[in-house]
Amino acid sequence: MRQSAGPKPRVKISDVAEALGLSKGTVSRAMNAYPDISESTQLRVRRTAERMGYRPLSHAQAIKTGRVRALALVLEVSEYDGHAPFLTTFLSGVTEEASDNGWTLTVATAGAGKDMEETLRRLMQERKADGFILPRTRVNDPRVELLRSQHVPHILYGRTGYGDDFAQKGLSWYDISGGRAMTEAVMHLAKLGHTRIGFLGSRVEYNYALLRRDGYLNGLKRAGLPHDPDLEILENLETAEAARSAVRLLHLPEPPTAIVGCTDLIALGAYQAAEDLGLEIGQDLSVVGYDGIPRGDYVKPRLSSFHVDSYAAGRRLAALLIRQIRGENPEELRELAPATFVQGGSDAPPRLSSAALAKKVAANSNS
Amino acid sequence: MRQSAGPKPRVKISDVAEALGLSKGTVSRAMNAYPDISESTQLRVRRTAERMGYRPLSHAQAIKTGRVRALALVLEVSEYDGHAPFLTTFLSGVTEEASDNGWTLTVATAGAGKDMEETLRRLMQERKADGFILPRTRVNDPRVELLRSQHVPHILYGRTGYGDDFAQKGLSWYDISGGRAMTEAVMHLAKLGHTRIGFLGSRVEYNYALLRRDGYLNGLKRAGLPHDPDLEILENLETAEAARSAVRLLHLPEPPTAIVGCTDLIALGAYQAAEDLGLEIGQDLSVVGYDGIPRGDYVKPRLSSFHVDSYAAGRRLAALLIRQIRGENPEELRELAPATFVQGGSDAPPRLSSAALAKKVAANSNS
DNA sequence: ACAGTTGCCGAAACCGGTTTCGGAACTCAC
DNA sequence: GTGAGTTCCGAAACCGGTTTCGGCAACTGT
Repeated sequence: MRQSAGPKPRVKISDVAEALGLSKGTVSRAMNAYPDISESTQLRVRRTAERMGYRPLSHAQAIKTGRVRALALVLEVSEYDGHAPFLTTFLSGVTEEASDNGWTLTVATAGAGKDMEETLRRLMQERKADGFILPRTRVNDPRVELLRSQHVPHILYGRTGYGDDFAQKGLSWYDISGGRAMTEAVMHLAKLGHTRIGFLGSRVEYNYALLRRDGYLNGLKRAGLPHDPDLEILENLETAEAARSAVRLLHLPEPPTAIVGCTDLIALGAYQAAEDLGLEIGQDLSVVGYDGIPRGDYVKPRLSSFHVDSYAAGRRLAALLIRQIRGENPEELRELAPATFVQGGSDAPPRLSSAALAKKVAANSNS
Repeated sequence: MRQSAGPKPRVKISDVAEALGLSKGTVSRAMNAYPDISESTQLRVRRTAERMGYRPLSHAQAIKTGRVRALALVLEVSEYDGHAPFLTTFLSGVTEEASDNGWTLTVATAGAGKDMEETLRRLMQERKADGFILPRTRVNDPRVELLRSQHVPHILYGRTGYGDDFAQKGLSWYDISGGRAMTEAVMHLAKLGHTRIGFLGSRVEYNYALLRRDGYLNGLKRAGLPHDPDLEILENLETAEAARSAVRLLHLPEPPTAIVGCTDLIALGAYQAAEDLGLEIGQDLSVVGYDGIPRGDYVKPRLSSFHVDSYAAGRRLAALLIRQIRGENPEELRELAPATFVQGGSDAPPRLSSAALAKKVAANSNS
């Protein structure tokens, strides 16, 4: 029987009102803690609502309040998505924080550019969410312009406008200081005895790439090392490309004995280069990465890297965004968290001098 | 000025009605293709609605229709989540298909057990979605019971009730035939000359684990090989555990010269075992996996594996679920897709006989 | 020419909540 | 005992859509 009976009948606000002998308006105000409802009534209402299993329909509330109690996350999908490994934990963070506040998360995906704009527009127009989380911020981010122009609350995972304070005006963000991590990486390697420390950066289109490069420069300065432009190659995207860049660095007359990678994927490019050139990671060449991706734990030796707490990032982003939606000043909703260094086996005192390394590279390349 | 101005004023249905000199009821029926509105009027309404940028508020519609035009995906988060690598592409599939139909996706995460039940309940009660996608089905899946008892539409990514047709009654699902893949794997290895083919299964709590094990048995039968219970070890969870299992298999008096892994992570356990025992993958030991995870491409030799099209899976699941919500018979909304074998370097004719392999293992173990 | 259909649309109720407004009952001071 | 406040709640409007119902005009058949 009851083939297409559909879901069970819900208990609605009028049911609660009737059960209590109150008007539904009163019940509503009691549930929302209006001051003109007595303490005792509020308690009474909440208790029976709880007992009857009443939960307001968020979309029924939304029609009047304009709030759907939902956050939106629009993921940019590209062929190679370096964020994939963290996605689950990141989502956990966001959804758990949202859930704790009685909110939910709607997720969408979009390619870059026009597609992204359309997707955002659609979600905004249908008001599927009260605010947006924007990951992977660019130096010049059209998503921010769009949301800002429509006055829709939003928060960035990462900063934008690269150092331009004006660009950050009125913006909320949560970021992990990749710059500081890069500085620490350089100082750490310098302390181990390295004097020629290379840097493999990633696409400067992304804001983090520039901040981390600044961090590298800052590290050199604090370690008292000169900045040799030959030792840095930016604009890397993924491992294979980074591998070619690393080969170029190692073919220099005075090659680096240590390489700092802007991301783990890039750092693993150095692994590949080392293998191609017959070098031993952690001995002939030290490498430090950033992100803490799982694959870094499965290479030999383990990649020393700065780990990012994606779960915490998700939680904080959701929490800050909700506060913004509730009316707090966006500019005061900013947080900068550190990444934590996790020692692997890829960094050590240099076994060879730069000159000796150059010879080894040359020898292995001829064969 | 305009500090907390909020989003721009939306164009609502009454605006469209007014612009056309029609009543809003008529506009609504025209937008929803009611037959009692003339073709010409329908066109006129749609065009001006389009021109004015009118898009109905899904939650305003929901209040009357009960449909929010949203799908829900509740991810089960465990310490080790094997699905993580595919999540982005899977999400792309789901959201793109949903988006093409004017739907959206709300995502939640939950641990197993009580937490999962609570999360599902909450989403159902608040009616945040019209239907649910359930990934990672178990043989005995409490989520299915829950949703079924509440008569909420849902579709499984994978099957449940392991072979029990009754358990599948009234259920929609999309699955990829891991069983068939395992059969093919065994037959492929047998054709290469292997006669001792081991199987590393995963937790039989999950439905796919049993189906794949059936596929393994079926492969043996079709290849005319005897089933030796010693050659299979089930209940593996992740790589380290699978590695120990593989070591056990290789220490048998007549060890397998080839191992089929129920998942790539498990197959990679065989890699680890081979390394520990001084064996060469693809020479001393052939390995075939299933999933097509990225890490399989970064080991040497590349892991031969059956690749799963997560994007397509996401799309189909969303499409089927939407059809179910629209009233189609759940039992007719089922699809079984094949995985495609991608040749790596981990499978080859056996270099050693089982006996010779046993000797090599023994020799290397003593050292 | 007239009754019976049919095609097409307006009016109004409705969905499940929120919010405004006003008034009854109760205090308190004088 | 009366007027001015308070406290607390009910009544009703409202949010932006959907759906039911009924009626007008045009068409049909005889």
